[in-house]
Amino acid sequence: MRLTTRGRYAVTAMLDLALNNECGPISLADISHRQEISLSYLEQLFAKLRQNNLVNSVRGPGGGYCLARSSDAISVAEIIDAVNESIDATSCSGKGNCHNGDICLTHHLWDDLSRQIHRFLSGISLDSLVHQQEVQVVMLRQNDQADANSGCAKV
Amino acid sequence: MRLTTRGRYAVTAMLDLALNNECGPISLADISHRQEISLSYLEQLFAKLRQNNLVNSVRGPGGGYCLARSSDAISVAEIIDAVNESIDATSCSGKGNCHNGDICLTHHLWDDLSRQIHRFLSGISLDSLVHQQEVQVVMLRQNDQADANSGCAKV
DNA sequence: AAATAACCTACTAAATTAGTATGTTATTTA
DNA sequence: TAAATAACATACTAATTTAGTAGGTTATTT
Repeated sequence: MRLTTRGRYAVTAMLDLALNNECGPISLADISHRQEISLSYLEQLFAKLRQNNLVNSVRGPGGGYCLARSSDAISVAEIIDAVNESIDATSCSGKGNCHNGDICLTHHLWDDLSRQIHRFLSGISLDSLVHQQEVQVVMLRQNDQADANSGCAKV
Repeated sequence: MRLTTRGRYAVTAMLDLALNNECGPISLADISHRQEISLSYLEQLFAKLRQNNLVNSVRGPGGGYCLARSSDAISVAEIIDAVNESIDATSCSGKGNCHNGDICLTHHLWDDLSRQIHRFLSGISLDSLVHQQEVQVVMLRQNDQADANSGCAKV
């Protein structure tokens, strides 16, 4: 089971995109600045997000990334799946060959857990995060701190 | 968030103990043999399980480990907590200082997820695993394969 | 033409996990 | 009482994964 900085960075960056969705393409440099994630690392993550049709890109000056769909049609589970291989908790990646080609004693437990986590994260859209009060508060603070504000009227 | 072989090994080993609970102390050598987990690695895990009062030990020949409580009073969550530091999914270990001393955009999301996972695993006792049909089937197969059967009448 | 920002690939560093090796100590059994 | 057993302890190595760096190329706008 993998749920590390990588998945968290991806969700954070996508949420940043969602929050600034009205402002046209958002450059990774902006996200890097606001969320304090290394630019090069973001580029690697966005390569995967793009391959999985979660974002569209615009090259050249003024370019950047936009959400490929509306924020209520993108779940947290999809984002994590895109950058992490999976959120599967079994040792056999669900194959069921964890003990000498058969399932191990605890295979079903981890399988159930994986499903549970996936269901939870699938039920949470970027849009629902955007409308959480805590997220709003954090975003306002971040915008205050970042002088390099694009001037786009925030929601 | 950590949920790796380590936690899985610990739960598997504890389940093995629960399944053989009637047979007196179970040696780590037996568990190592049945579950194909390195003996030395098991010793490290059981040191933690013992510190967390999940098992009692008996030294010397015929010794081994027993569950410290009845199997319906030991949850999977407790076992994982004992060997992994935690199953917390936040980057700040729940401290809430993930972004410049304040919470990050997605803090609450990971916090909720952690709680969700913990609730799920807390609700599953060793005893409930013992009585799952799949577990019974796997155990029977393992006992067939292992000639080094202690001769204890299995449940 | 210059600047910008996506796009691409290979590499390094850090952290963590998994596993090994080598003992010591307590307890039972012959 | 000696030998065998199995817990207990610690230090080390190997493997894997994550996180981050470096150094480019390509497309597009100004």
